[in-house]
Formats: sequence, C-alpha cells, structure tokens
Amino acid sequence: MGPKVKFTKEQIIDTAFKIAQTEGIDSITMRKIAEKMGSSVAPIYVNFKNVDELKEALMERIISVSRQILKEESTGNPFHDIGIASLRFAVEYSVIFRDLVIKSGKYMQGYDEKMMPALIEEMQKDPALNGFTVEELKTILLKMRIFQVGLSVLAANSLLPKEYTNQDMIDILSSTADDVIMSAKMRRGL
Amino acid sequence: MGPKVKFTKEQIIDTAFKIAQTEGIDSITMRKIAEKMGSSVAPIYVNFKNVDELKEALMERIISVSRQILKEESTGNPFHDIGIASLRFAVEYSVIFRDLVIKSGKYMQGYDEKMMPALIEEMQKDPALNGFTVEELKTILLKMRIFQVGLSVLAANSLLPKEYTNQDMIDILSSTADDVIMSAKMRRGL
DNA sequence: ATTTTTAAATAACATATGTTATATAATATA
DNA sequence: TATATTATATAACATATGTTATTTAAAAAT
Repeated sequence: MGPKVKFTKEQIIDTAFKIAQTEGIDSITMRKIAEKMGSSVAPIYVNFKNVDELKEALMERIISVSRQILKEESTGNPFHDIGIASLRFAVEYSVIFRDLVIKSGKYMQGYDEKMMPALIEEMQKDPALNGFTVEELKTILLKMRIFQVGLSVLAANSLLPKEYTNQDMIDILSSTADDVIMSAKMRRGL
Repeated sequence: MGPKVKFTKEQIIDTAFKIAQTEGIDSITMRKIAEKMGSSVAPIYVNFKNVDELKEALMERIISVSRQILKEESTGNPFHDIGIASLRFAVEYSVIFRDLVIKSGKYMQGYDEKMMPALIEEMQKDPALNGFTVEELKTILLKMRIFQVGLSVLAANSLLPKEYTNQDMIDILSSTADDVIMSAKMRRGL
C-alpha cells in the first residue's frame, strides 16, 4: 500500500558516490543528491536518519569498491596485488582517493597493522624472498608500502610525467620492488 | 589620526595558519579567525577584500614556510635536501600537508616540471651518480620523488610503524636511495 | 468506489557563513 | 579643546545547508 518507491537507498548512495568522485566528499549535500536524482530531499530522509548516516553508507560503498578491485587484481600474491589494486583505485577514483588520504582516520588507520603480519607470512612463502629474516622482510614491505602510496598519490594528482601510462606505473612499482629486494640481498652478502 | 591598529594583516594570516594546521584549511571562517584574535570580523575585511583573498595570502604564507624549511635543510645537494625538507614539512605541518595533497592544483602542480631539469643537472655533478645517462638519472629521480611523497604522506597521517622517529624516516629515505642507485648500477653492469 | 497507507513534494525553520552598512570610540590634527 | 579621521564593533542581510512538519497523491485494501 502506498505509491511505488521511486528512489532506492542504492540509488541514493550511487548518486552520492558520483558527486564524491567529481566534486569531493565534502561537496555532497542532501539537496544536491536530490537534484541529481530528480527528487526532493524527502526520499533521502526516508532512507537515512541524517547526512552522517548517508556518508557512513557511502564509506562502506567506497570500501566495497576497493575490495572489488582487489578481488579483480588477485593473483595469489597479496604483497603484489595490494599494490596494484591500490594504484588502480587511485587512478580510477582519484578524487575520492585524495579525500581518503585526508580522512584517513578510519579507512587507512589500522589497515597497516592488520595487514602486516599476513603479508609477512605471505612473503615468507615467496621463493624470491628466501633467506631473509622477518626484520628484513618488514623493511622491504615498509619500503614498498611507502613507494606504492607515493605512486598512488602522484597518480591521483596527475603529477607523474606526461604520457605516463598505467603500465608504466606498474612497471616502476615492480622495478623498485626489484631494487629494494636486490639491495637487501647485497647487504646480507647473498 | 584614528585609533591604533590592533589587528595587523600578519596577525590575521598567523591566526588563519594556526586554524589551518589544527582544523584544516576548509575550516577557516572569518568569524573563527576573529574570535581567535579577540576581535570582530571588521579588521579582517579591512585587510582583505574577501575570504578568497585571505586564503590566497595564507597559501603564500604556507609556501614561504616550506621555502624556509628548505633553506634550513640546504646542504648543497638539492636532490637530497628537497626530500628532507618536504618530509619535515609533512611532519611539522601535517594537517596542512594533507590539505595540500588535495588542493595540489597550484602548489604541487608544475613544481615537478620546473624542478626536474635543475635536479638532473645537480645529479650529474654528483660523483656517486657518475656514468648514468640522463634517462637513467630521470628514472632514479622519479623513483625517489615517489618514495619521498609516499613517506611524507604516511608520516603526515601517522601511518608509519609506532615509535618511528624522524631519524628513522631520514634513514629509510637514504637507504632506499642507495637501493635505487645501486640497482641502477647493477643493471648497467658497473 | 471509498478508505487507508505511505512515498514524495513542499515549505518552513534553524544554523552557519560571507558580506556589508552603520555606529562607536580612540587618536591625531587644527 | 574641538574636530576630523578611521580602526573596530555591531547588527543586519543574503545564501547555503541540515532537518522537519505538513501536504499531496498514488497504490493497495476494503
């Protein structure tokens, strides 16, 4: 009973996501979403208690998108996949990525601490990383995490050299990984 | 003639800078600056046509602060100094640094293109970088630029390992530079 | 066909902020 | 000392936005 639903929760989140990607998360307003959907603000308030709840739902959507990308890039080597996936997210959703760098509170924070042990474990299985102590592996991981973040930030801000392709980015990520690992081997005299 | 000036342009910019560092650039409002100075908004509008002009002045102040840091870190090796200075800025003015990553439009954009040739020239004078082609030097520079940005972003977001000191940051920057250079040498069979 | 339910629209209210017009009062100058 | 100047305060206005109360009307239930 009652009229058909014309504006769903998903549709609202979709619209918010689009605004976030084009104008930034802080530019999201109830009226702007409504206008973009061709509705009033009423349907939004039916689906969300307030703007904070809507933005929480948006964050969940963003996380789900980044998980989807990670899934698509999965090759069985998390150490490698996470770098590629994060880079792809930064390129495809650059405005949102930049917003996340600022509001890293919930999203990025804790992420490293949680991932670290699993990644170290994964690295220990990698033949190319044979013979390293956990401490050495941690350093290699940290260096690559730093490089990958820098690459993503520069890519999201279009600050890489002109004509730099996605493949170039993947190549330099891989090349630097080689640099770091090779040097670590040299240092321990392998 | 007229009462003494109680609130100068510099004082206003100082106050805006403090708000930018504690709450972010977007949290700056005329009333907030006034309240923090213990004045009304009137002195602000005497010194600035509008809020955009004030924020432009703030940007100039930010650039001048970063220049000052670069000056303080100068050792004659720009390739090295810029990395250290940028890192120090990210640590000391983390909130502003994060804002700059987003609003990189004027600040970061063009920066690389302008600096690149001068840095390459500087690198050619460095004995440790002897024998590399310009193309190889460009790659080394880009890799280090990427690493330095990543390190600065992670530092500004407190995403480096717990207890990570400033010296640790400088050390890992330097260690990675060694990695990249050593590997480049290996590649060309030196 | 009438009534009930409820999704959506509308409009109002509250608050935050930029901005400006006017009033106040401190200081220099005559 | 009286006057002119002007830095500052005050208050009002405009706009943007979150939020809510009320109205409208479409669909189901009777």
